[in-house]
This record gives sequence, C-alpha cells and structure tokens, in this order.
Amino acid sequence: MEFNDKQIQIIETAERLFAERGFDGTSVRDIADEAGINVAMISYYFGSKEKLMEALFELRVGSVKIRVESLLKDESLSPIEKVNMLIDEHIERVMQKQCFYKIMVGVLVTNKNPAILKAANQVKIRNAEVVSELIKDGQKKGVFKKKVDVILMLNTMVGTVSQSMMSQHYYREFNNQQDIPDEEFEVLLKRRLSIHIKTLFKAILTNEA
Amino acid sequence: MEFNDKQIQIIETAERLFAERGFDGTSVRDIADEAGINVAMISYYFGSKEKLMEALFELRVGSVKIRVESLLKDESLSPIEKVNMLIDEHIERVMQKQCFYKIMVGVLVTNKNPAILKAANQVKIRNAEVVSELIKDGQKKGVFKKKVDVILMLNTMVGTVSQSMMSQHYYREFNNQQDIPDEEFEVLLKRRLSIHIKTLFKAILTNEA
DNA sequence: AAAAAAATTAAACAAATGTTTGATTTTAAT
DNA sequence: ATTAAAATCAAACATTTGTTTAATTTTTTT
Repeated sequence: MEFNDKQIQIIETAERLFAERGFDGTSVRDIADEAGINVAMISYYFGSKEKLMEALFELRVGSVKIRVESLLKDESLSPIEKVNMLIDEHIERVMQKQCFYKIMVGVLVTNKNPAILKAANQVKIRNAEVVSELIKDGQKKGVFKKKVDVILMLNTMVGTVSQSMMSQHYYREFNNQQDIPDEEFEVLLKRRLSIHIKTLFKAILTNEA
Repeated sequence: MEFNDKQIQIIETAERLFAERGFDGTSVRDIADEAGINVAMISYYFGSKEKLMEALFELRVGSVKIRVESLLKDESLSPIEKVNMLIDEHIERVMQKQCFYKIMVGVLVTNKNPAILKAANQVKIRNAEVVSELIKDGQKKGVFKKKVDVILMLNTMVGTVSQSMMSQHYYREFNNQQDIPDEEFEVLLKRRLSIHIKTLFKAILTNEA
C-alpha cells in the first residue's frame, strides 16, 4: 500500500507516541492532537487504531529487506567483512529508527496482534537465514569455527543494541558525557557499539588457541 | 511493606497479565476475574492499579540485592569465578521470573511512573557498581584487561538474556526441539546461554595475543 | 455471645476509550 | 461554473476504564 503525505504524518506521530507511551497507553485523541488533525481522520485513513499500527509496520519493515540481501551477493567481500557490515548496518538502522524499535520490543513482549507479530518475526527469520548462509560460507572457507549458534549470536547483537539504545541516557550519565552535543554522543555510542560487538563476534566465530 | 497471602495472589495474577498484555492492556477487571476476586479488592488492598504495579516491584526487587552483594565479599573466589557466577545468577534470576522481567522491559521503554522507573534503575545501578568493583579487583590482580567498558558488557549480558528469553519459542523451533519437555528445554537454554556469555566475557576481559 | 474489625460484594460513578455519523468545507474533474 | 469526489469537522455513540460507595458477610477480639 502507498501512503500519502498526511498518512505518513499521522503514522510518524503515532510512532513517536507509541514508543513513548506504548500502544495501549496512547489514545487516538492523543495522536490526533499531536498531529494537529481531527480524530475522525484516523478511522478515515486507516480504519482503526490497530490498522494504523499495522500501517506503521508496513511502512518501516518494507524498507529493510533490500540492503541486507544485497550484502550477501557481493562477491568481493570476505565473510568477516560481511559480518562486520551486518553489525554496522544493524546498529545504524536501530539508532536511526529508535522509536520504531522501541515499539518492536513492546510488540515482541506482549504478542497480541497476529499480523504485527508476523511482520516482526519476518525480519527476524530473514536475518537468521541470511546470517546462517554467511556463516556456512565462512566455515567452508575455513575462517569460521565449525560450531556456531547463530541464533544466540544474533540475540547478542540485537539484545546489546536494544539494551544500549534504551538505556543510553544512563550510559551517558555514567561516563559523565552530558556536556557533549546529542548528535556527537550518538556517533560515539554507535562507534563503541560497533567495536564492542565486532570483538564479541570475532570471539564467537574465529578459531584461536 | 509486608503482603498477606491474598495480596500476593493478586500481585502474581497481575504480574502474569501485565507480562502477557502490558500494563495499559490489562484492566483491573481482567485481574480480578483471573484472580477470582472482586474488582474493589484491588483498590481496597493497594489503593490503585498504579500502586499495585509498585507493590509488584517492591515484592520482586526487594529480594535481589542480598545475593549479588554477598558475591563480592567472598574472598575465596577469583575475579573470573565471580564474573561467571554473576552470569549464572543473572540467567537463573531472569528465567525464574520471566513475567517480571518482561514487565521490566516494558517499563524501561515507556517510562511513565517515576517510582517504578526508579526501582528499575536501582537494580541496574547497583549491578554496575558491584561489577565495576569486581573488574577493578581483577585488573589489580592482572587477570583482566585495563580498558573495559562495564556498561556495554552488562548491556550484552542483560540484552542477550532478555532477547533469548523473549524469543525462546522461536529458538526452539529453529533447532527443532519442540518434542523435548518444557523444563528440559529451559535447562538446555540456560546452559547454552551460560557458556555463550562466559565466552563473550572472556573475550572482553582477558588478555590474549 | 456481643462487639469490633476486616473482608467481600454488587452497583454506581464519572471520565476516557475507539469509532461512526452527518454536515460542511476543500479540492479536483468536467 | 457546475458537479463529483475527497477531506475535514464537531458531535454523538456505545463500551470500557479505574475508582468509590454503601451494604453485607466473615473473621477476630473482647
């Protein structure tokens, strides 16, 4: 489905509020007020609050697939380079769309709407499959260990990034970095996360005495 | 505050429903019906739905402190042994109280009630301080690296366990282990998580060429 | 056994919820 | 300029929400 400007404006307002207050903690009137529109417009454009949520997932999940899959095809990159790019890709994606990933976490905990849960799991399964292929390739080339638990490895990547994203204010406070600008701190956090997770993955994937 | 049997029964029913449907997705009537009590009993015992949530946190957070702190004091254990015990302690705690930790995740995302947010952060800060001490001790003894990002390390532990707990059905499916009993799978998952995270921590903490 | 306290109940309360209606305005097509 | 379609609106709709009331039952104390 295609969304016009007004629909996207409503979706993005809802995205922010859902992330801040949760789906059930946000009323359609809250959304309407923040977006500067009439309440009836939500039903008019989306049918219901639930469908609005589905539209949000359609908008956000739709754009993910392409970049991840094009990664695998690139023959010029080594398996380890691909894994590292996957990590950076994930960090960038989550930090860029923080609100959406907060909502995603909420959805995975309280699995109510089957359509949304399906959309959320779709991303997860796709990722696992792509990475599994990547690992097998690396094992064939002899650069990766034979026994690798791909799911646990991905759980570490996803979990570490989510956790760091959700508690970034606390991380900033702990390191006394409230003085530096927001954008700068975000760049810093992303860089540290990148190095951190790459170190972890190296320990999981590569052979060493 | 002390809770009588009836209060604990209500709290534990609420805990299950809050985990399944979220705080705002659960009505006081839902709780009353599931607990087999009258709606008014919630206000009677706790004052409000919000206070019931606070009571839940009081009940659950209260019991955490002791075991973690007694770990540090034990002089017979090496820093690496203590770290490993901390990992197992955390895995056990989360898997034992899955509902509560699902709620915890929800609270950390949509930070509304300040009292609850404070209780949640209290655990986090306490943990970070204890672990920081532990790391410093290990560094003094020359068994740990000099540069360790404690927060990121803890984010990895907490994030990996949360992520694995929340998507355990998917993990089970992926590994074709639906046939083995629930309890057995949980033991298996905990053991794998333990090995996995200990490997990660070793890579972060110890020196190797 | 009488009195006091605690626990439990059905009913009522106002406020908030998602959604629909029907009229009105704005935009696009003829 | 006229008509048709799309967008917007205030108001109303029926439910559901958390909480309170006031009466009744159960338990404890005297």
